[in-house]
Amino acid sequence: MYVYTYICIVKLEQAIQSTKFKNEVHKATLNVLYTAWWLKTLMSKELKEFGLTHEQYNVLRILKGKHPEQMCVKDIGCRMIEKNSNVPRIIDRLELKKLVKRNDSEFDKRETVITLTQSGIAVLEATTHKVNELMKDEVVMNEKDATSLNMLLEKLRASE
Amino acid sequence: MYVYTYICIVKLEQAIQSTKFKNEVHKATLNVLYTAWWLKTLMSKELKEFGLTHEQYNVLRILKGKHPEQMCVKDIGCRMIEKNSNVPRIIDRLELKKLVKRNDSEFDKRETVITLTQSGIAVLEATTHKVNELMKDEVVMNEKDATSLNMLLEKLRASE
DNA sequence: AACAAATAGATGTATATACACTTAAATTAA
DNA sequence: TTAATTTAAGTGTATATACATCTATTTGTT
Repeated sequence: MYVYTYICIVKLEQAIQSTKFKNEVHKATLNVLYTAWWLKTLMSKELKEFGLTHEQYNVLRILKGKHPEQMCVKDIGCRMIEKNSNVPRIIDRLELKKLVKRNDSEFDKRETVITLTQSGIAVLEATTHKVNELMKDEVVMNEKDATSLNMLLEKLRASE
Repeated sequence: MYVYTYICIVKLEQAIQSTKFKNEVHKATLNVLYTAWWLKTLMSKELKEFGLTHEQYNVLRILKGKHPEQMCVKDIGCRMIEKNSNVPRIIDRLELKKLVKRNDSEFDKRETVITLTQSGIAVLEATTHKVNELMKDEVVMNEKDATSLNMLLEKLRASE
């Protein structure tokens, strides 16, 4: 009996139906953009089950990092992956769903401080569990390769 | 006389002010998402000068790839980096700016075929020139590293 | 040929991004 | 201490994403 193992690496060429890259660096930039889209889409599929968007989930995770401490809107913004996210509006949706709570800051009256609710913690934990399972299945990568990838990405952004 | 060369690699930890990564693979996924945002933001700065968004530019480049052939909306969509892009609406804005032209397909009346206008070609060429210059300055990466990066990203998406 | 299913594009809605602007409060300078 | 500047959050607008639905064709099946 023979067992055939097909290891199908989907190349960027197939994904965006193009073969005209100026050079490997050009291809790499498109590859990063495409992979980011791929990751977001993958995660969103799981998040949708919990009525969360990718960005709402990101805010919840940031709040969890400091919980039970409160965080002001600005500090949440600084930790967002996409720096132009409009945090007050993402908070709006989370507050409507009773996953976070807004309070005026006593320390600085310009600030609004945000806390996770019990419900927010519960939803976040359940979601994180499912997302981690998904990632384990779909993102097939060993620690050594991941370390190389991290190094290369940080090298690419060297001019930052 | 001493010359100090500071090579500052901005780590993800600084960018999103977090050090709590489950493992290198987890960090790599966040790193891909952050780098994609970084690249988009960088490019958008240049594109804004030409009144184009990242996605509008992407559509123009795709059309250029086949020019002077026409392309239908669906074929443009297949080549987009972000597959959920709403191509008809991106075409709407490009059409308003007279950079592309819509025509009914003779071959299949359900299809709309799109062509670059002379103005579209001119704008695209000027933009591409500026964007390439910018990339050369900001994305500091040699071909060998870029090849490794491409390999790793495709490995990461292996389950696709 | 007639009808069912599939496909292409357009359109509607909720959410997000990108960015400018407003308001209130805090900080700094005169 | 008042006035100017800066900062935090919220709000407005255009564009985009994600996804569902609608309409007009085309294709496939009987």
